[in-house]
Amino acid sequence: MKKGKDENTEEQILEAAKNVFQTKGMDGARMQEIADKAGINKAMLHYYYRSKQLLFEAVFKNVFSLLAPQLNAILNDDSSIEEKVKNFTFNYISFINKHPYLPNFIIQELNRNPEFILQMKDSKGFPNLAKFKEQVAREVEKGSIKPISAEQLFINILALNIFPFVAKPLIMAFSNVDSKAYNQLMEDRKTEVADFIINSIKNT
Amino acid sequence: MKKGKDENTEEQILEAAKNVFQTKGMDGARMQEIADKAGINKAMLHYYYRSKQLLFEAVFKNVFSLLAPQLNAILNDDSSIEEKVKNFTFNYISFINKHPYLPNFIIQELNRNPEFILQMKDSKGFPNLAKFKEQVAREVEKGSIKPISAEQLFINILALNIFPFVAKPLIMAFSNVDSKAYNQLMEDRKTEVADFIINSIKNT
DNA sequence: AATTTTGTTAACCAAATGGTTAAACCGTAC
DNA sequence: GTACGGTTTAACCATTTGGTTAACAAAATT
Repeated sequence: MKKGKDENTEEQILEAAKNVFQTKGMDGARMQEIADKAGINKAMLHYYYRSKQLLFEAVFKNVFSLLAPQLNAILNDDSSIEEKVKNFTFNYISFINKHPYLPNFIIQELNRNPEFILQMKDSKGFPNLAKFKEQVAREVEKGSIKPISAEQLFINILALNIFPFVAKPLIMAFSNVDSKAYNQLMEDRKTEVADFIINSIKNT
Repeated sequence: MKKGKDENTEEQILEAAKNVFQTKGMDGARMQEIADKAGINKAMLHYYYRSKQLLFEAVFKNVFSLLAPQLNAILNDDSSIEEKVKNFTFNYISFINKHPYLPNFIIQELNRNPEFILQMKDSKGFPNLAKFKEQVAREVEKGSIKPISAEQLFINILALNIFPFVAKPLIMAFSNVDSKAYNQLMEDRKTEVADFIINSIKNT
């Protein structure tokens, strides 16, 4: 058996599929384009993944598994909330630079088919608020941060970090900046967003 | 001429198209489905709008024209920044309840085709930061708010208000809440978000 | 009333698309 | 070397899809 080549083909398909699905979405993606990008015959896609739907699901799970650890960094780490906010905010931009299409892809496809995330909720490592909730309650009681629900704080952290990338075309148009200036804005946010959040919740 | 029916048909097509395009996106939308929803023959779509692309552009402009005034409320109104933040945050939820698919539609389609917004930038009423920039600079100098660039503040306001709706499936999964609890979270944000922002920027 | 213009439909068309199949290929074991 | 297994391809297929056409209906124009 040419085992080496086997796995290679399957991997090449997944890479090409990630590329195409993330930029075009499920509906906009074409099996032929994926095959071309992978440098193989279209029939191979079906040989390894059966159908477009199953190939898409393989891609989605793979991509989602990149995002989950990022979120767990803020939910399940042991550092203080202030530290978490600083670290997450700082790291997230580098992460996005490596995977620029990821957040929009996840959001777009989950809105197209919201039931899809249910399949993933069971899997180990799926982000979960339980521990974070306790921590927020503790720090609120201790008085180191102002009263806020863990849910709202988590939403705010995600919003301030993720939204600017998802809405890049809008922001560029409204702010009337070019790609370079936009990148500078994002670079500035590495520290500004954390300050913005901490300013808001820290007790003085 | 059956004028009444004319305009009615054209209007019915646009309504049906808004419905289908907003929920399915350009790639996922089907001309036949739009025709069915409008209760007319598929050929009429082409009679009135020539092609799928042109019908889509008509829809996009129409939808975008709903969003623009919302943003101008925060950019070009004469009230103080604090008032603007409170008003915008409070009003935006009601707006979204009326147009639940709007933010995701705009973001999704602009990411699919970022050049598309250029066509719209010229049109009158397109949101513009100029006035808001002056106001922020003035209030910073006056000392009523902490130093922050107008761009970053604007991004933060948009992010905190829009993101929770765009990422609804994600938030529901992570927070492990049902639709009812999610709606309650959003309802709470009507005031919480404004407080969060003002807490962060207000000088004490 | 006759004619022209506009609105509407059913039937049709060509291209694209996801998917299938049968044969060829090729490394390995016998 | 040849038979066997998984791998790969070219050709093919059925369906979907955006778009067109020709004929018809209803107003508007004369």
